[in-house]
Amino acid sequence: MGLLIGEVARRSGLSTSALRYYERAGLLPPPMRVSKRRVYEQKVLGRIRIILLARHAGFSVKETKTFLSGYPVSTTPAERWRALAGRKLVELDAQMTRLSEMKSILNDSFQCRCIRLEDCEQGMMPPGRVSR
Amino acid sequence: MGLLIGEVARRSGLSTSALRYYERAGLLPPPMRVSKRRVYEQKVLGRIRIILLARHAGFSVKETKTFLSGYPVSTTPAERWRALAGRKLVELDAQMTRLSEMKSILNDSFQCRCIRLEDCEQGMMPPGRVSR
DNA sequence: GTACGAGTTAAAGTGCAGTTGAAGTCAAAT
DNA sequence: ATTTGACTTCAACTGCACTTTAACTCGTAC
Repeated sequence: MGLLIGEVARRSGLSTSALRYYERAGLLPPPMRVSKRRVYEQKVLGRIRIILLARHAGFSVKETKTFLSGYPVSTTPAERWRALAGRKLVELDAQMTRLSEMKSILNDSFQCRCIRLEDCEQGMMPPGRVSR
Repeated sequence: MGLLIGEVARRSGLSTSALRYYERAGLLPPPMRVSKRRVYEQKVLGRIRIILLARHAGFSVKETKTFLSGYPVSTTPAERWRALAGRKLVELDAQMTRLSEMKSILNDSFQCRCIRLEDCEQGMMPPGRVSR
């Protein structure tokens, strides 16, 4: 019934080292051991799904841990998620804006920055000894 | 006429350590020295502008260096920029897509993931010893 | 009985983008 | 003459998210 770490890795798509790392980081509960080996219950896969959900949503490992276990017992998962998701959405929107700006910069530069880059060329390092 | 590193830092918004780091990394040409101190020409500010432009556009330090000095002498700045900008635009679009996905995950989870998070709650670490 | 495969550990390594710290130098002001 | 403040160097450190390595332990198969 229990799953060895390799099997969990295979099924979750995480590497075994990542699974041990997540355990160390407090994202995964230490599973039972059978002759020193980790033996996971099926439901760890559910937890890993949630972890990956959070990671894919842009939460850092630390934030994910906070979400999973860093709240007063009274709060529901939904509340926890809302609390973090709200803030993270703001961050994501900021990042979106930044990305748009980057794209504008790149696109604008296609059209008009070349002159200015030409300017800058004067201040460039002597050509030839490029690597160091 | 020359600017000391502190002045360049103040005017560019970079820290002195970042300026030295950029010099070490090959982004900034080693300035002249007056009694061991870096004395910059005004035009370094133009170069820093370009560097920040590139950094803000999402280029890594290494990519920025490549852009500034990693091309055959024959290529013009415009060509260099186009080559890198084209590839970077593709990357940025990919990142945009990722961000949208993250936002979807965050929003979707508001509506329907709560039940599943509740499920996952069963597999959580014992409440109380939250930090480690 | 030994070889194999899958697991175990702790510690160190990776890559990025700098920052920090200690010890020293220098010109100018007091 | 000494203090001040801004600089210098080099090496080591930070934080993130893992991965890699080396030496070890198991259960099973041959």
